[in-house]
Amino acid sequence: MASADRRLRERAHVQERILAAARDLFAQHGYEAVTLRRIAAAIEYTPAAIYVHFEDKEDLIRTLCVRDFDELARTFAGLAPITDARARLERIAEEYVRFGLEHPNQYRLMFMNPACVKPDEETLQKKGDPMRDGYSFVRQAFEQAIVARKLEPEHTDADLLTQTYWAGLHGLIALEIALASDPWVAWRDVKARVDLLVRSQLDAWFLARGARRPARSRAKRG
Amino acid sequence: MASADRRLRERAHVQERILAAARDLFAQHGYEAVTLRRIAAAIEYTPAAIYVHFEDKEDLIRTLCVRDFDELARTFAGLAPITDARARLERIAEEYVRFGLEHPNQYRLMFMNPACVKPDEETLQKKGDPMRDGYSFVRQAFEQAIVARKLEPEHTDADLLTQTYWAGLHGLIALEIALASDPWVAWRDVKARVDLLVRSQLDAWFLARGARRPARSRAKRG
DNA sequence: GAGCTTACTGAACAGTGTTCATTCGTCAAC
DNA sequence: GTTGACGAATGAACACTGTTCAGTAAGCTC
Repeated sequence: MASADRRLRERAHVQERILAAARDLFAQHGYEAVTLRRIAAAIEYTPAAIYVHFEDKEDLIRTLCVRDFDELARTFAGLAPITDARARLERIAEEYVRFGLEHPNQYRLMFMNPACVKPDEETLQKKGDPMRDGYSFVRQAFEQAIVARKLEPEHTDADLLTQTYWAGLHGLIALEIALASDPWVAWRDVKARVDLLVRSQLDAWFLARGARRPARSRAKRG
Repeated sequence: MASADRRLRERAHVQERILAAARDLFAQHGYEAVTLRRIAAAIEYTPAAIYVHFEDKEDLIRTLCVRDFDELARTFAGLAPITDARARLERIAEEYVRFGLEHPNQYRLMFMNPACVKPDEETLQKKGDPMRDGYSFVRQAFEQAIVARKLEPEHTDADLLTQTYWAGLHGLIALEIALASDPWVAWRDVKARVDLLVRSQLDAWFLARGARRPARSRAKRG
């Protein structure tokens, strides 16, 4: 029984090595370009060995994606102490964009691929919990702003706001990932684009605080 | 020499049949899922025959993409008669979203794929001409709004505005294509999302015309 | 007719994800 | 200590992919 534990540990260890190699190669060359034989070679195994631990190639990204979603949710959860809804939403944007640009290939699999993740039981339990589900965290910020009457009165649907806010950020990242190197467009700095986008949306939704027109501050906390 | 013409016509005809079959299958099942053997079978040829007319599989989408970009540019060009910049930008959004949702697989190849198109000589000539280059058309609308002093004075960069406007729309479409069927999110109606996004951005950028706060009209031309 | 060009074929190539019978080492029970 | 079962890993295959290439056959020019 002690040995059974060890076996389990060893099995988990091999799985981790496979996942680590896969993550590394996927991040470097993209999912399609990476071959199972290459992953196997990286950890000095035979391709067939991977099938002892995973269902198929897609199972690898599925597992990796679940972890990435968790990481993103944890990053957001770290912003929970920010009490002001608008400030929190600004930081959410910042972190989300950072995540996307730092891990373009993971981002691709998470959000630019249809049905990357079919959630299992464990994952499903996280849904709706702001501290473990990124979408919920953003939604909660809008919800809070709504009940605190900080938004223009016509904005009452937290989901609609969340999805629209998300769409803008996603578009920015997705275009950057897919077309940043496209010489057709004279791309402006990503930071400038994020800044304009976030300010535009939040300015349009949040009540102008005092000023007839909100005095768009240039300053921004790092 | 008359026969040479006919041969050229016949060659073009075969190319068109290949492209038509490819477009059909790509649109139906997606690029990756469609096999050259399947395209060949659809027009009752051998796979190798395709290589007589096209360099490789990618050449097929490249050709199709160029045409799609042209179609999109023509669609935009049809909006040129709309003199009011803001109204034109609203219609641009509408047409762009329609295009993306009606042809998700083409959209995918055009905008969610890195370096789908390496423009040839002929394509490069269109760049910068609003009537033949979609990006330029949008940019021109913002440029016009700027010189007509219809925007808040801090917005002076037509490219930055174009790219941010585009990002929002792209994000909407891309999320819809990739995750519409994802049960994780309680998706709101696409129309509602587009409407909110477009109004938010344009309201934030355009000067409020008279009213202290713009009276966001619910009505919208179909 | 001879010679040339051209579209097209059939068969192969290397490489992909995946499967499966077989091997091998470890462990539990007798 | 031997036996039997189990599970991890292998090597060889499978069907399939995009792609190549020698060969064929038809149509053109001379």
